[in-house]
Amino acid sequence: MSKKNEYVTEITNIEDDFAKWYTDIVLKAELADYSDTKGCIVIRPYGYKIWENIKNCIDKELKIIGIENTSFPLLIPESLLQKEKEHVEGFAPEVALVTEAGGKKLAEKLCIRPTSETIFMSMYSKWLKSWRDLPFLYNQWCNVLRWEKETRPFLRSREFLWQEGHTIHETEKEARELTLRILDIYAEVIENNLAMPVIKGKKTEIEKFSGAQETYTVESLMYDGRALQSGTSHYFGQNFTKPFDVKFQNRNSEDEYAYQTSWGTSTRLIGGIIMSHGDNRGLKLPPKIAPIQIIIVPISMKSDKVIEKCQEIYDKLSNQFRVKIDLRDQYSAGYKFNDWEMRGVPIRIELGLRDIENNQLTIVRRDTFEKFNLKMDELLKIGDILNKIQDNMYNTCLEHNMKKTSTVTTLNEFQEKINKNQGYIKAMWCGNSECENKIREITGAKSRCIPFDQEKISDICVCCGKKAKEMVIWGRQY
RNA sequence: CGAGGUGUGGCGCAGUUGGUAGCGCGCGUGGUUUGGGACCAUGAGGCCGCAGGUUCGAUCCCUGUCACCUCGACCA
Repeated sequence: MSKKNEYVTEITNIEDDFAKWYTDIVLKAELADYSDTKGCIVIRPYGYKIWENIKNCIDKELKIIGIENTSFPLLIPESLLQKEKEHVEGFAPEVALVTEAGGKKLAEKLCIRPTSETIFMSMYSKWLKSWRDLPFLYNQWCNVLRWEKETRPFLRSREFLWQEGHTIHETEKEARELTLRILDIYAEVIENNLAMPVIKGKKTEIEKFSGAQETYTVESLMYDGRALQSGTSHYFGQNFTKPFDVKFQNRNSEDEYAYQTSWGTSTRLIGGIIMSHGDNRGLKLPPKIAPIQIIIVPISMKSDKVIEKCQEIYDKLSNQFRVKIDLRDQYSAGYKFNDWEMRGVPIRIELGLRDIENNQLTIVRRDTFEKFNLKMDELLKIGDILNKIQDNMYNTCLEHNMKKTSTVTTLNEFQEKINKNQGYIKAMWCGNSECENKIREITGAKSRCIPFDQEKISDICVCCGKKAKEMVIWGRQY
């Protein structure tokens, strides 16, 4: 028995080597695999279903506020990308260019989109005439390419899937409101569906998106204490609409440049789920986005009675839940228990002759490993259990985040906490970029955001000691 | 791109002081099993990351290169 426990999991221990643990899960749970193209992963069906579920949650919310989906080209003429100065400078190092096609050199090189602000603005300038046309509220679900040097599945790959929304508005006020409305949607979806607590806030000058006036972010904290930027929403003002000539005749019959926003979330969220919830048994998926919410494991594949009963339960559950019966006959029940736990399925139903005799099911929760019986006629209570798991996962994560959050007033304290992987560091800041850079140099931590929920920790900047402007959350990041 | 590490069946590893390879897991087949990773029998699968060089002969030595991992710098 004790011998078996030694290889109860083939996954690296989460405390020993978090990075290895992470890739073990990605590969063994069959979420993704490395491809022949460096930095580009294959998202396997199980992983892709998670993405589809996330996508559905976000897409539904976007549609409620009137966002429409569209599809823009993968290739962007180089000249277009260069129209906004800060934007080019930010993205140039990681843009891939198509220089040749059909056996001939191209007259103008084509960029493979790293993001699509430029081509959206170019089209918007064509389509926009009057204030009556506004707003344009478009989004696309697509892939983008950024030539990263270091890559990790889901967290940083060269090609990744995301949604990018691009809107233009008649007034600054309306655009600013939309920027924040989107941030709220991201926060709600990530908290309610992915069970990951987030901190909403604004990026500092240094951290904001190339070309934006303001960048807002939802930050989440991973199990190992590193932060993950889980979604961003940008307000551009007229930074792009001027160079791209996106103008309209306003209500006073004057020419005016439109006010722009853009915002995105990516498959990086899958990495976030893994690193927020996973444990030594493997992946742990929040019920709301789990591809399989309930796995039915028949005990004794030889008994027709058992198989029939499993099928009966499946039929009762499958119109309300995502259910699967594991009918593989080459594996023992014990193997299947471990296998589905590793794959993160929230609820397991075990069903054997013993259960049939007692007219009951055996239920096991992935989050707590709690094992209990449910009478056959209470079957639909399983919905409540899924909800409990969802809530428990969120609360567990929130508790962990609080444990991993420190408040500091000196750089020494700051550095000490960072060295211990202490997650979020709250500290006062004077608002000066020099201090921000200095903090990064000394501690290795970057500013995550200036949170909307401010706390006054002290009167002075943690770095320079001058008057503090606001509280900033700092941390190491993915 | 800086520092370090690793490349040998699908995975994890041995190994050959230079004579073209072995183990465990997994996989196929047949059978017995199935309430926490079952067992027996039998079988398939590798130009030893790639390219040069040295050598009668290279998986092993030399040079280069590529990929992957970790830590930094950069980004979603």
